[in-house]
Amino acid sequence: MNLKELASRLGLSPTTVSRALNGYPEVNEATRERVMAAAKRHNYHPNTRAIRLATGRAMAIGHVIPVATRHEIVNPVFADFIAGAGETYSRNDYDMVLSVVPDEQEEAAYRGMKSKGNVDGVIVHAPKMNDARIGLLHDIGLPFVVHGRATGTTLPYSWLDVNNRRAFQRATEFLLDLGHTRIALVNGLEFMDFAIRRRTGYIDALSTRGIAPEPALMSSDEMTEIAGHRTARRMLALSTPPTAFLVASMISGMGVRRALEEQGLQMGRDISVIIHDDDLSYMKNGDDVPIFTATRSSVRDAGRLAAEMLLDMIASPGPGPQQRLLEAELIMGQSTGPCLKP
Amino acid sequence: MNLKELASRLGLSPTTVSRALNGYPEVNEATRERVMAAAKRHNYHPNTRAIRLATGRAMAIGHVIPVATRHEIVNPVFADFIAGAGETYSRNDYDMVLSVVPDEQEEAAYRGMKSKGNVDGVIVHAPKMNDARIGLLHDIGLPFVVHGRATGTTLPYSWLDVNNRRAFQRATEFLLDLGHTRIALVNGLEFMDFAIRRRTGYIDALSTRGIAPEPALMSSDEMTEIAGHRTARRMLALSTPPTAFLVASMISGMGVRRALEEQGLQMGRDISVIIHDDDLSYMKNGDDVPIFTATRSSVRDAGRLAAEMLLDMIASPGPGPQQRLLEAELIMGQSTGPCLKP
DNA sequence: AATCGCCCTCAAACCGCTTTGGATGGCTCA
DNA sequence: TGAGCCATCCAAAGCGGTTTGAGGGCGATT
Repeated sequence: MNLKELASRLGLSPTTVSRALNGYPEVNEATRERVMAAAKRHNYHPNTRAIRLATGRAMAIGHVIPVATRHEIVNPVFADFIAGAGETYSRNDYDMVLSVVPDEQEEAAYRGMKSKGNVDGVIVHAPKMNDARIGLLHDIGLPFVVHGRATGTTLPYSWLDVNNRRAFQRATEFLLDLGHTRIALVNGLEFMDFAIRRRTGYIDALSTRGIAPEPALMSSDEMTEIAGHRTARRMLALSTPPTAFLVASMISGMGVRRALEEQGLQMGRDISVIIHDDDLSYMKNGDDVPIFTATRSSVRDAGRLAAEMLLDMIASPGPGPQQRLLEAELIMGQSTGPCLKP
Repeated sequence: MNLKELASRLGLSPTTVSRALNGYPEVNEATRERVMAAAKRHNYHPNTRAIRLATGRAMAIGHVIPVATRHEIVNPVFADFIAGAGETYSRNDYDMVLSVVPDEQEEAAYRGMKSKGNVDGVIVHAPKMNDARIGLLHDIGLPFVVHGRATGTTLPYSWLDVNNRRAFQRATEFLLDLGHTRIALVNGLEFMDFAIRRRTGYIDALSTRGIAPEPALMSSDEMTEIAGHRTARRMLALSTPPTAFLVASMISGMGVRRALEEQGLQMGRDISVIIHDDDLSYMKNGDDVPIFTATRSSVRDAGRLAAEMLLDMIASPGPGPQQRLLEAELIMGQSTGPCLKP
């Protein structure tokens, strides 16, 4: 069942039927209802391929996922971000197209999307310092929103980010207020922009209280259970080990906890831990009472909002770049307590 | 730069240029090279939207992700499956379109994909018993491959699955061989087909050795850290607690481990644990030495293979449904040891 | 009664590609 | 020499919608 056939059954022209269905004003209200009814009765859905060609719009948003042989950075939070963004797309009749490419082909993937015209815009994930993708997308003229920010980029661009610096600053202050001074930072990889900002927040808080950051207490690694465990284990073996840990993710945090338990240390009593909680649906930080004290910000909400921002930009390309900074909340769990050591 | 313009620059007709680029035989080899060179020089990429309309093929595969308000089942393994499938699609110039919909709209989503024609086929995730989606897709005539199987379905259909029954049977036998008789099963939700099969394997192994399965040692819940912890904690409180745990996933396993450590039990020495390891890239079971003894099967490979199967079916729709059963390997970690209790 | 204007509808062009069904010309072969 | 045959290329008709520009019908105005 296509437009032409539906039109002929109704004794109308395709033009009128098309207009009736798309809510154009120049069609009689009675006619419109007749058309609508017939469309429903015959289960007519316009062919997406034809609409796309005719309108020149892809009605789809692209997400490029570079799959590295070495690091696997996006994965854990990625699923939830996608779920959030996907909800927005569905509500707006957009498709979400994922492109999984080897990371050295990432640039080609963006160029391809532009020239093949299968998306109207893209979301950029996991920005690094001086991220080359921003300049690239700017040049080829593909609308985009960055999830995060890219320090060092001078071009204006649209982004949605969590205030990572502030979150880690507050968390550090909270630990300082509990009397901790030897606070370890178990950070993500520091070529990732968010990791740099978190580190800055941590250092700022320490400096304000006149505490010099200690390199032995600062680490940067992948945010996996294994790496978290390895790092915490190493730091606990120091001659004067930390009394508190500030950890980049729920998953790293589980590794840290394992290392603590191996040493017979109980979180919240013997040692304090604060993690960053992306509020992942499959990795909840406790049921009612949070396990970890945490800086929390839902990455799923971020997905929803970033997608809305992008669709908005596509719908009305007028105004310049949009930006939005979300604040993480500091939630109290059972993993923090006053410092016992003098 | 489009086909017509490229053709006119070359002094050829669009027909010839199209044929030259698509490798048809009725064009002079010299002409073809000239066309190819010009295409590259002008950075010509055919417009996807036009190709799709003209050929009637979407060159895209759909994945419907139902987002439930209650359970969040697919998420953890989903990201890796998608990454695997995505690699296959990229290699074959297919797009992957994800559709995130409230689970009560799942049927509508499949129907929409068919009638809107934006995909050539779909992958069905997380089949349940008597899964209604199989009949539905069969009826509307959209090619599909199921990741897993659906017990109770009589229609023939294509699937790719891990031999879950056998994996859990072997794991149970392994524990029995170590002298364990009180083996706990920490299963996934048992309306999921794979969970039923795992349970069957577990029970079969016990029965063969003349051991009656004990309801108090069998649980079924979401595969989260929280749920794993809760279940293990409950079972450890039994008057005669289990000496071994068979756990449905890496994440549940981490919850189980937490419960064990709370009781001061050390895995591999005081108590044995076997998990199922989907070989998730962000949740590795140890670096070189596996932490957990595990039944392992890469869900990423499964994604790759399922996608290949589907593309193959679309390319040559002749033969009937394809099926493929992968075997999980039993890998030795540090979490199992001989039973100490009499 | 003629004119104007408004409401509604339609024919046809267009989006950019594929594909069918010729057309052209040179070459072989009887 | 002329028929037949390839090899090569092209014009035009789709694919299934949207959109432009024009026109018919009819009540209101003069």
